[in-house]
Amino acid sequence: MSELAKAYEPQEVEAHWYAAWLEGKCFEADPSSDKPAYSIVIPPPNVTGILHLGHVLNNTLQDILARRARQEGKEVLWLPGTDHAGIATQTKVERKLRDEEGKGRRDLGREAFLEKVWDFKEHHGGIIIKQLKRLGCSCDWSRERFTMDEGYTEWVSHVFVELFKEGLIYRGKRMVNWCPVSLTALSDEEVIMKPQRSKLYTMRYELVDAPGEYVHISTTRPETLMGDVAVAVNPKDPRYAKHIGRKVRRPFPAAEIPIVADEHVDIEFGTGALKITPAHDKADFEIGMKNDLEIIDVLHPDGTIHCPDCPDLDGLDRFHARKLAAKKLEEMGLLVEVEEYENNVGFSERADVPVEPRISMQWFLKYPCVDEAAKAVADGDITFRPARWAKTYAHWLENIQDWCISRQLWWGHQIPVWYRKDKLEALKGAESLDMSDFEKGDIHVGVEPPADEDAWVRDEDVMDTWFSSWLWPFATMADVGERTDALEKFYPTTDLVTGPDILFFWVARMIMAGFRFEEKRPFENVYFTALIRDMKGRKMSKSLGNSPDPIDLMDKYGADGLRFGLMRIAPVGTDIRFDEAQIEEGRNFANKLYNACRFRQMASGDVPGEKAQVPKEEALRPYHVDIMAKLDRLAADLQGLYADYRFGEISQRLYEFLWSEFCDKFLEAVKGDLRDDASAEAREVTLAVFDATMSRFLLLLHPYMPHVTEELSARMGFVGKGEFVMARELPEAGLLDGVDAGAASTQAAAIYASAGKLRNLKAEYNVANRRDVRFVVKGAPDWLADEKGVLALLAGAGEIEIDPAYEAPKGTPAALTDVGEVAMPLEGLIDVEAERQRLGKEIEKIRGEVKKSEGKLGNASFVERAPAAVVDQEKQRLEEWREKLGQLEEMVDALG
RNA sequence: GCGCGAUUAGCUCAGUGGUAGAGCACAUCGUUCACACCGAUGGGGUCGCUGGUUCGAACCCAGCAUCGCGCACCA
Repeated sequence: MSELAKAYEPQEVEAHWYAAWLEGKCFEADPSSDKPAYSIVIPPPNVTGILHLGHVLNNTLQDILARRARQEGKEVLWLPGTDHAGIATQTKVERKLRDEEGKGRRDLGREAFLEKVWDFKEHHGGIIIKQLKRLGCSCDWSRERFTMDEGYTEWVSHVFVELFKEGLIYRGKRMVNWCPVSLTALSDEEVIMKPQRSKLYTMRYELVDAPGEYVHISTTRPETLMGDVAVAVNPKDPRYAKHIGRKVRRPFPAAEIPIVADEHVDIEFGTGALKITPAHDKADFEIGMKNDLEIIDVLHPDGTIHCPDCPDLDGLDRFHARKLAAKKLEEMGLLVEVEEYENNVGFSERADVPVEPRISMQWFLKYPCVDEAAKAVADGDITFRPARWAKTYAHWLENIQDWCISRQLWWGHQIPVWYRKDKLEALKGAESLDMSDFEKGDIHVGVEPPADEDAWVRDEDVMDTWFSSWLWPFATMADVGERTDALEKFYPTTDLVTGPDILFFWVARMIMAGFRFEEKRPFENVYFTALIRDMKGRKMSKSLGNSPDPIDLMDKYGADGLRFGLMRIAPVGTDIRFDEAQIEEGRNFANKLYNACRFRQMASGDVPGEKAQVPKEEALRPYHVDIMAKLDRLAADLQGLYADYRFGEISQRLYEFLWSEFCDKFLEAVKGDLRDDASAEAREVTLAVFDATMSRFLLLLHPYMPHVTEELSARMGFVGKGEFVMARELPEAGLLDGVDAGAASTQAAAIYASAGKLRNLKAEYNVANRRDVRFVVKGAPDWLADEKGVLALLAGAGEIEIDPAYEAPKGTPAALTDVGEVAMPLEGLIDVEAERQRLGKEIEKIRGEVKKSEGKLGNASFVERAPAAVVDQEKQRLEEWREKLGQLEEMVDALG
């Protein structure tokens, strides 16, 4: 610690140490190590994404776990990487292409477009990784993976083929969620229900056999009525019993459609009659199947109307068509009523537009190992924290639906399926191929293309991004069929840190894949992070602009400050309300730490070196023993807190130790030992205690604030040149093992508490800033004689006098402290009346306590039924209050 | 509709049966002092509401309210 800036400047220090750690290969995991393994796989961020606060929270937690595990003597692998993020990335590149070249992806063709995406990935792919490094993440970058690496891609194909052979993957025409903007199918998980203000239209269809008679039908989607093939009523509905089997007129295009009966129809809702549009509603589709109804698709994939028979609607956007269809109905006298109505509409997660239920040919997966996956969490083989997520998980698994894994995109893992060209031509497209064609040998499913590849055409679709992510814990460690050392050593992984929002998308699926392909759970513990909200409780989002850029925060407060600040506000299990002031606290904490070390350095002038030993017990003063005892307790408590993943509490304890205990109490108490006029011996002992305590505290703090702890450890000489604090293991022994700290700690506590009382007394008499105040102590314990200098220092007094026979002048202010009754004789400042009032207030307060306590002990039920220890404690408490009361009353008498 | 959380000082949060806490913010005072990214002192809470259990409830139970989340859904 040579040149001493007054304030800690994190920027350069952080960059320096990160580079040094990389240089020293501190993050690299050694699979051949004898140490027990600890591993985490990173939730791979979107390769072209940029860091947001959620990432910061998530990765700070992982870094803390990884660094702590290293300190605990584990061989740590924190495996990093990125995700190709199919829709998100493709959408970005398409937008760029449109903006810059005015072209769509089809104008370029598949190959040229994919080249563009790879190009984009090369340019933007490194950003988030750089940002994670800035944060201090101790990932093993030599093992960084990308979900579209060659080996990883092989895994995805291999898994597809395996599951296909097992009969779990099938191709079929089903009703899927269709995104009209991204032009692809989506899984159920990618659809978000949102309440919408819409209109409920009630219209009437005329009965064919009874002109002038109508059936009233309610709908929110009049634009699909061209696809109506029936009207359904509940068979139990007496109003419509006579209608079943008759026909009504569909207004446009004109057609006669039957009235069918179906239990699904809710008698209570609307008019009790439901229009059936099998092509555009899941429930309608099922009713259509049951009643063998025609399917009329009246929408193009992009959400525009496809209905050549209605030229005025054909080609219109679905929302415009809705209004126009209603208008047409009105003109035809068929619109009965329009009401305001709130309903839930499914939105595409990515494109944020209403999804369209649509029938199309897709690939589906019947999930493997569902029971095993459910059991693993139910039995505690995999632990969820907070535990309540286990219920959500179980519920999802119980109601699990087949997973639509095909996406009509280009960026991703192409489905490893080939169709015979001639067959395809005969059928005019793959849409008509079904599973029976596989039996006939017209479909090839394999990791490798068929031998006579030219005679085949590959399926154009790619797989859902999550179909690669679910293999992440093992596919990152070994290629298909390989048994690498890393896989043997580090799989199953230890902890997974992720957000509860991807419980279904990712966590649940990884568990199933882990059991299916590695026969083992993929991880032991899942820690679900909180969701970060803004001060108003709103979710952080780009569109709201309420999401601070973590890089800006690191520029302002340092990576350590950001990490620590965020950890301090991270509660267990609930959302975080983000407040920048908290991050500022993190920076202030780093500065406080820095200045504590700077003080030691200025006071001593020398470099302590790492051999700093705890001095012999005889040489220690109460403050020395006390601070080391507190450090030992902190170290022990942290162990339990880490075991329970109480990250917020750990940061609180670290903060409190350094600030309140070390700086405010210990350092202030021993300042006298470091002054020029202090004895060499006192100075030496105090410096040794400082070093022993601080060097170990830095070790404990390191996982939370890796950079500043590394910097200070080096500057103070706590680690040798070329060594790293991050590579150092936590010592098993405490600083004070074998020393009974009880008496010393009690004395120190008495001094600290008494000093507070005396400062308080000074403040009450407006002499807080006078340093020449004299205090006289009556009834002092013997040991006080040795420590009165410290008491004077802490209380800001000129002198502390011990005088058992002291008779204070009448009206002298005095306080009752843990070291006896202390008077503050101050000529000219004594106001007898004010002092009497002050003491009177205190007496009132204590009388209240006595009364309360007496009442409690007078309660027979309490004495009989409460545990003896509690009753004894209460008796003792009452005793103490009474004693204090007596002393205070004497003090009032002494006022005269 | 079903389920899950949350509700404690102005703010962010601890506190799971035995005297209501911390940090910030606020007020007053203070820089020859390691740190004003600081120090000292102080004010501030019927622990969302109503019942119940208990000698004793912020804590356990029931109901309600408000906010948030998840699942399902009636067009």
